[in-house]
Amino acid sequence: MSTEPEQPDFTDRQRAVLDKALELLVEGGEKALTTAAIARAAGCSKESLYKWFGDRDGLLAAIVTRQASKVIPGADPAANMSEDGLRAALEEFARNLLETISGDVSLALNRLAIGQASKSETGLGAILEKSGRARIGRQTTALLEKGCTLGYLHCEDPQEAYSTLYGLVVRDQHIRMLLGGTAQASAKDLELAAQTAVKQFIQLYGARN
Amino acid sequence: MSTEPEQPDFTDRQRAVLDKALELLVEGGEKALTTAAIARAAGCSKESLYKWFGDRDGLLAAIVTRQASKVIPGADPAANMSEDGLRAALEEFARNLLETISGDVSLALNRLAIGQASKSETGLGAILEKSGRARIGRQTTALLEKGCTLGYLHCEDPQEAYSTLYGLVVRDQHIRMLLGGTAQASAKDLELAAQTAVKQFIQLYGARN
DNA sequence: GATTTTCTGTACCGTACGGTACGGTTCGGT
DNA sequence: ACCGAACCGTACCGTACGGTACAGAAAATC
Repeated sequence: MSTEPEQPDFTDRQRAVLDKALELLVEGGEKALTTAAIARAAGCSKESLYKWFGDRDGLLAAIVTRQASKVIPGADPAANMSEDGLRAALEEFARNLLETISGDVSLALNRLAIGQASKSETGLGAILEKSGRARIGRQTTALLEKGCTLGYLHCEDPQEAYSTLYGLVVRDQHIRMLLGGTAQASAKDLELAAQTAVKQFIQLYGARN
Repeated sequence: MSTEPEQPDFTDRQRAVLDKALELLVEGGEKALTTAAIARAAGCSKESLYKWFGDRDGLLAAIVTRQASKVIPGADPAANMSEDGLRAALEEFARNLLETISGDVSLALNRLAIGQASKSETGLGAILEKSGRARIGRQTTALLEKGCTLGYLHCEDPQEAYSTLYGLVVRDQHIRMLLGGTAQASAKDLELAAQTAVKQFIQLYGARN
């Protein structure tokens, strides 16, 4: 974990292949993600797949890693922000989080990683976990710290506070969607859920109290 | 969904077979759950498996259904309870919930259902969902309503309140464990997490405010 | 333009698994 | 004692998939 031995950089061609494979995964689950199907869909040969990614597990890892590298940096926490600015930033975080986890791609990747979790130490879960945290967790934790130092929030442990915020936002929606139950509600409900979660979070960690 | 066409009651023998199969699933993931392996472990023939459960999907559904039928009723919400009694009940719920979702069996079943979610409308997810709600959700919602009518809680929608409580208790622990990252922390931490969650919940929904 | 590398397409191999068939055995009913 | 149902163990079949081999095309290098 110290030296980053792998070079997660691929050729343009290889990236295109991985994107095609992800497409297949999204619309057919892991069962549909056979090497033959990928080769056919991506217009390459199976031999090239094995040459580039080693074996099927390596291919899966490459798909996840590739997607994990697509993290968009997102807005920096403004140097000086108002209390309403903080609230707005938190609500945007909540909206982004809900949108992300309810997206087809996210669901497919999480299902894949969870399916592989019991066997084969390729550590897809770890990759997803890390990229997820990197995508939103880290910078939101920073946002919370900022809110603390500015006196808007009152939290002893930003990690803990972030975890609480996550729980208030996501509730049991993620597992519900992973299980295939409900297609995420409308954008209207999503907005409402985000506002409610942030209101509750501020009620818990707001400076007043 | 109206007439319950299936009879989820099995022979003692069949139940024993399903338990053995569940054992295999827990310690090897879905990959290890082949019909041959089940027959060998349970000391029955493949032909009997197919005779009893139809096909492999039916077998999986039977495993999940069987486990779902093992719900233990749990304590009734006492007719008249003190405010501390309510808090204690909520903490017990939180502890139970955390223990359950971090158990090997729960993780294995959830992984199985999530893996099947993208294909084959056997609806394992729906079964798990329903049994999970039945196990704790429903009666805890009743508990919350009781708390409302007794004036200890102040909530407009018990369902909403339950959902919030769930989020505060579980946070991102469930997805983390499903992804294979962390073995759930010690019983000490679990107790602490439960207390924290309930404290926060009461802070949000307590009558004072 | 010749040579070497990289790629595609297809064919192939071994294996593992879902599902079925069948002979032999146990066991309850009469 | 006989019969039939249920069942075990094993063998078997078809197929699907991971992985490899190979022949020819494309592209790159000189």
